[in-house]
This record gives sequence, C-alpha cells and structure tokens, in this order.
Amino acid sequence: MSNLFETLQERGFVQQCTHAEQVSHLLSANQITYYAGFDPTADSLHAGSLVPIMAMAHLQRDGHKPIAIIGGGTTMIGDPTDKTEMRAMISAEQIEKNGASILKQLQRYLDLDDTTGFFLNNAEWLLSLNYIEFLRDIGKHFRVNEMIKVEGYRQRLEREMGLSFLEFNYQLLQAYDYLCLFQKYNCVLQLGGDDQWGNILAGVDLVRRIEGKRVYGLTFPLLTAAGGAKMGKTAGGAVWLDANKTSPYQFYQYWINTDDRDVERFLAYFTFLPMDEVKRLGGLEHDEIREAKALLAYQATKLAHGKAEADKAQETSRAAFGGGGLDLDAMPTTTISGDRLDTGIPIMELFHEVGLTTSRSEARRLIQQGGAYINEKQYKAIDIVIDANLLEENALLLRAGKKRYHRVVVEESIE
RNA sequence: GGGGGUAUGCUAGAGCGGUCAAAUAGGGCAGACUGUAAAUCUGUUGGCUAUGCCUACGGUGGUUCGAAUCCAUCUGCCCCCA
Repeated sequence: MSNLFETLQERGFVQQCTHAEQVSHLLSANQITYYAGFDPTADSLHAGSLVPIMAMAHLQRDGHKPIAIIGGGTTMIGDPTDKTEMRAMISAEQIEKNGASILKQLQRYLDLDDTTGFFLNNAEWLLSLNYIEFLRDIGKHFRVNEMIKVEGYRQRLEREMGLSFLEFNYQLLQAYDYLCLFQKYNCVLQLGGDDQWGNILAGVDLVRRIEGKRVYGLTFPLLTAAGGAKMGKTAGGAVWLDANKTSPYQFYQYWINTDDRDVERFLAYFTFLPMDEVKRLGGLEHDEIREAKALLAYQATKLAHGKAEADKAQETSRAAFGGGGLDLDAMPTTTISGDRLDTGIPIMELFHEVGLTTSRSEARRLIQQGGAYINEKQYKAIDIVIDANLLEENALLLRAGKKRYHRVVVEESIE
C-alpha cells in the first residue's frame, strides 16, 4: 500500500494539518493511536458524520489504533463553533442513551473492541473535574487573546450574538481531552472537521506546554453538496445512519440522487474503492455516470447497513426506476379496513392519512398541481372519492410527485 | 444596577393603525423538460368542514370601531455606562 497520508490526501480527507511531513512520516513508520470526537446530540449519527468515520476507518485499516470519543462531558456544554445560537442543553440521561446508539453505528465502520480500538466517553474524566484545580493546572496555559481569535468565537463576538462563559470553555475542555488521551493512551493525532481546527490546535498546544511533547492534528474539509445543500440533508431532514430513522432504501436513494459533480468526491470519501477506479467512475458521463452513482449508493449502503440490506435496497431501487415494476414489499404500507371503501374515502384524506402530505391543504395542493397518482393514474380533481372500484388486487398504489410511493392495503371487513 | 436598541412565517429580511396570512430572496413542494443528475421555465408554499372561517408577527395586559404596526409590563438577545 502506498503511503497512508498520501492516500488520505488523494481521497480529499486533508484540509489542514499541523505538521504534514511529520504526520506523513509518523503514519508510515509507526503504529499510532489517534482520536476523533462525536457529539451525542442526537440518538443517531447522520451522513455528515461519515467523513470522520471513513477517515478513521482508513487509518485503522492501515494498522493504527482509533479512539472514538463520545462527547458526553463536552456536550453538556455545547460547542459554540459554527453555532449561531447557544445549543440547547441536553440531559445527562439523554446523552448516555445517544452515546450508546452512536457506538453501535460506529462499530459498523470501526473495530472498537478495546484492543484494536477504543470507545470512550469524555464524561469519564470531565465530570469529576475540580474547578479550582482545573483553572490552576489547565487554565493557566490559555491566553484569552488567543482564544478569541478562533473563528467560531470571533464570529460570535463580531456578530454580537453573545457567547456565554460556559460555551467559551468548550475549547479548554476539548484541549483537555486531548491531553488526557495523550497521557493515558499515548494518542498523538486528533482528527476532526475543519471547524474544529481551533479546538484541535488548542489541544496540541496544551500537550506541548504540559508534557513538552509534540502531538498532531488534522482536519477534513467541510462537505457541501455541489448544489450548496448541507451534506446529509434532504427535504425530509437529515439522512441518518439509524435504519429506523432512515431506511436502508432511503439511504441508498440519497446516494443515488447525488449530483453528477459530486460523484467522484463522494466515491473517494464514502467508499473504499481504489482511487484509479474512483477517478474512472467519476469521469463517466450520461447513462454511464448513473452506474457510478449506483455503485456509490451500493457501497455506502453496504458499509452502513450490511450487504443484505444493500442488496435489497438496490433491487428495490432498480425495480422502481428500472421500469420493471415496483417492489411492493419494501414500500411503506398502510392498512385500512374494507368497509371504509363502502362509503368511500375522499382522495385528500387518503393522501394525508398515509403521511404523503403533512396537512390536508398540502394534499389539496398536491392534487390540484397534478402530483397525485393512484395506481399510476393521475387524479387532479380534489373531490374524487376513493371506493372499491379502484382497487387492484385489494390494494391501492399512491404516489406523490415522482418518487414518493405509498401502498394502501385493504383489509376485508368481517361481516 | 442605569440608559438605549431589537424580537416577524422553514431561513434571511420588508412591513404606512385599516386594502396583512404579511413585500422580497433563499429553501421546500408540484408540473414541463430530463438521466432517479444539473440547469431552465411555470405554479405553489399557515390551517380548516374553503369564494368563507380560524390561528399567527417573543409572553401578558391595555388604547382603538380596528393593532404585526401605538402604550405598559415581562422575557430573550445586542450596545453603552457601572
């Protein structure tokens, strides 16, 4: 394998790095321990978290030892970086729960068995801190003049948004994390998004001041899709790694809908395909680039949900869009009782009830604008009433717009 | 603690006491085009038992025939002084 650092660079993972040559050398000559933090602000990670995860996985594949930090302690404060407002505080129990589910997701990508990798909650050492001691031992190494130069803080100060003292301490705690990890585990590299650069540097400095040793930091570019949308966001909200929040099929669809311009970048980030293959795929055009997208979607889904789910999602997708008919099993389905059809169900009510629209008014609009289909036939009149005549094999196939399907199965009424 | 400013829909951001469900932009949704992409064009974007009704412009309470618009007070945020 070629030099790991070069690989990371080639795949686009490197935005800034404290001492590029040394890190590069370190990675190829030694086996090191490295870490990245994940905030348990939700009970699932989303597609945006995949960049650090994939980077960590690359390092682990090369024999290095990852530490995934769950920010149980720091989340109780809230990272002000990039936030325009104070982050809502989350209860300790919630953080605990979130951490547990996030760990499960990380384990799909990383081996965290305590030998080849660790999973730690920084609440372990942060919560028991003594304020005075902390100020004396750690606080004395920080200069406020330096701290307020950090982009996130500076913005908050300039934009007159206010910054509570609580949040201001975030940087110290993250730096302290790094120090602890260095002392306990000889962790010498911290990875993070580019918005974390200031916090990472603070940690690097702190270790140097207290231990007199040099440790390193590396940041990833902050991803946005070519259209400008935030990575991992869709109309329906975030693309979660949790199968219950975003089904493997939806996850697959997210990737297959990738903008042409993003295909190559995304393949490099979110799959382990070799780079010459990635480049070849990214260079494809027209019909062929769709194959590249399918591959991206398949690989990404396989990593997140396993081969079986990826196969299923791929089949469903092909069936739905390849013209070969729809995969009814994978479709969201609602069951209604048969006698409701005797009186008939107004079309607006039906679309709303199955969740294809969030309100009746929206259903009304959808229908009027020609986005409502039943059994692939468009209905534009809002006063249509659905009755048993429209049933096909005891079911209705609803469609809103081009891509959102919902199946309604009718339950025979028991006389 | 004192003085001043500000608070609008998913976001940004207009808004004269009536004609405000609230300009404009972005975003979203739908239609046309298409490659499950992009770009472009068109329509739409609080809810409802729907040519009308209800709920909304930080909270509460006033003034008024009538308030997002005026007053008081509370809350959050910002600025200045201490």
